[in-house]
Amino acid sequence: MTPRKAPAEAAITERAQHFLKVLIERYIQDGHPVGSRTLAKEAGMDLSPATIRNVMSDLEEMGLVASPHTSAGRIPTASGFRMFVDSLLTIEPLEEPEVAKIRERLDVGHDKPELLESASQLLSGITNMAGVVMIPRSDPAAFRQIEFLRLSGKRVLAILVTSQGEVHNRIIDVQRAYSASQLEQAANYLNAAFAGQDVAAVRRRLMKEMQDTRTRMNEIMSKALEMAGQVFDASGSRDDCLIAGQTNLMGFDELASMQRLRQLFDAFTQKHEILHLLDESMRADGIQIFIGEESGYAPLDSCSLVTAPYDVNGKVVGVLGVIGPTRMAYERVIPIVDVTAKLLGAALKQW
Amino acid sequence: MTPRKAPAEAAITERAQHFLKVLIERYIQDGHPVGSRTLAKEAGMDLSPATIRNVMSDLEEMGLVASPHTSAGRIPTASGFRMFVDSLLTIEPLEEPEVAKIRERLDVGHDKPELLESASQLLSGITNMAGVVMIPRSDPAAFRQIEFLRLSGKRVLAILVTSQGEVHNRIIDVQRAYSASQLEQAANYLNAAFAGQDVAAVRRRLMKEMQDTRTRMNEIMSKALEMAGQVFDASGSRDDCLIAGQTNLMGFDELASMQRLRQLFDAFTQKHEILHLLDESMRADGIQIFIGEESGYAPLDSCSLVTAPYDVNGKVVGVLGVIGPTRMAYERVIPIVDVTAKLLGAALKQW
DNA sequence: CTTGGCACTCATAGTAGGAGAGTGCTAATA
DNA sequence: TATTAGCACTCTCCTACTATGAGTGCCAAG
Repeated sequence: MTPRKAPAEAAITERAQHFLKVLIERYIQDGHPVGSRTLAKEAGMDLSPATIRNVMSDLEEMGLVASPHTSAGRIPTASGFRMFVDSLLTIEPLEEPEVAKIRERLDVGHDKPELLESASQLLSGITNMAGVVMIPRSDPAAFRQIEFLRLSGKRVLAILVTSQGEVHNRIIDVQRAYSASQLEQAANYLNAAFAGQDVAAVRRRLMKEMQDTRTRMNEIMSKALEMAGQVFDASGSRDDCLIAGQTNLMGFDELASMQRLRQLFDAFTQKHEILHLLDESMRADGIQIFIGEESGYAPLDSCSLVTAPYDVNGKVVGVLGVIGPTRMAYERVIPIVDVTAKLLGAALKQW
Repeated sequence: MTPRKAPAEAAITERAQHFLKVLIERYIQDGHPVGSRTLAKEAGMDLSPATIRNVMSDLEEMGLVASPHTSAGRIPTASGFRMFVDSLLTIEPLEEPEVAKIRERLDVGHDKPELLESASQLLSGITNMAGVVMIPRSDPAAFRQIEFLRLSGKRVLAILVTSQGEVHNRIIDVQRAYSASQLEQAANYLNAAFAGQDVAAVRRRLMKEMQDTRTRMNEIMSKALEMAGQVFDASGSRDDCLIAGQTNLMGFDELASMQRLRQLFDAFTQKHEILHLLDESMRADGIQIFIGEESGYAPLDSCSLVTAPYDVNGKVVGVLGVIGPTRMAYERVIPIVDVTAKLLGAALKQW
């Protein structure tokens, strides 16, 4: 669960950990650096600020907290947060009414993409941050049915249905004009011969057969095959994700600089790197958290990303999560992401 | 071309107009209020600042310029800009190399949506503002072909092809299980009977026929019909638009306030109101410009929107445009939008 | 009608001072 | 040895004050 280990350093005392915890909780609450005075009161144990200061000094040496300047309190570093979420955080599962609310808002889906969209909006709405849902990669789908339709002149519309019932279509430019019956013949042939087969297999067999018998339909078939290849390659790798509530992030003043913000939003529209992160966290099983620079992706430097994979019938098909400022209420966000992932998985079963 | 008329007021002298023009040009250049001193130098005519001040006073009275505070120069108001674009602006058409560049970047499109996307990116890239393209509403399309595909149990996948070669598909839940041949039969019937007809006509006729003859396929047909209805209704009214380069707007300091910016970006994700504006400007023929509050839509208060409808074979099918700060280089943006609209229309012919 | 002159108004930048918060260090304490 | 009180010190932040400069409006003279 830890992408990067915290530097080993001198062992950290139980007490120091406790202070770190309290400090972070306080910092998460109101975003200001926390001083020894405040911490002394907050921490419960009856210790003077001076003692706290000593401990803080240790924590700073370990790289878990830092001070913005001499006379501000301490703020947690990324490693500080790391330790916090890894071993200090106590998350209690969501209350049933809350779970119910999520389930309810997820059940309205009329459509697979609609469902995913609503999931990402749900995440963003409930956390007041940005929600992100990666579109499930369908399995290496099998060929099911193909249909050709003559458009104007030498253009043919190919409609391909996969075993999952997804429909893809593409316009094919062909060398010569085919008649409707010729096209039907080609489709019939393909449908009869290859239905239910893996696309790679179809491709192999068709290649061979075309060499052997020089089928009359050569051209159109090879184009169709090409299309099928693209479609399946695409549905395998053309990952995409839905991001919602991005504007929520404009409310946090740690992200208030235009420069940062612009980078962040550019990242959202490009999606590319975000996808990469999501993809990465699909391999892990369970909640993943990227804190600040840990993501290794500059625009997310002062953000954290909490993700959870979601599975349909035991098979992980995608990831969802929440993007917000490093200073986010992890103990709230984590169970929300967790539950949403489970519920989305369940809701996806019907498609 | 003028949504709101400038208040009539006292007639404006030739000279005053000239000053207004120079002032606005200057203001567009560097965004600072323009003082009488600067204007005196810039304007060419040999007049002292004091004279200019008198003129400015008149312009202010007419509501064409305003002063942010006592000792700043003047900035143009929305009405000022209005007069500027309506009668003061001299736009010379784009140079051929520039046109060529646009054409080139538009020609790569592989796909209709891809083409539209590239158009909006083109607009944003070339102007450094936000580009927006409204997706063309297809004509009241005709029915062409339908195909039913049995999925698990009582679910049927209906695939509908319109006369334009668009493919729509939807899963239909039916009351009882139909066999593949039953489905085929239904499809054959529909295809044979209704191909090429307007969907409204199909619906009417089918309704009647179903009452008369109690076709066995009643259920599935009516559902298919329902779907077709939805599809056609949708493609008629489910307008959508593509917005690109939104983050460009973060660079302008007149939009730098988080509040404004957030409103603006929310507007972009909701699209709703933007669409309404675009729709409005589709009715007009030719370039439309909404300046500042003229749009009547708060988030766009300090923005301007320059739009042009684009047509395919003489029929207007959509609108595209650019959104930027009120202080934009209209004389550059207008021809760009104009040309892009023409080229997009041309490029769309092939689909 | 145009112009120079002049008093006036503001935003902006810079400076200075004080308050408040928090620190590190040291020496005393339990 | 761990804790604490005390103290000097360092920052940030806020306020008040003061130019400075740009630009205006108005008036009276050309």
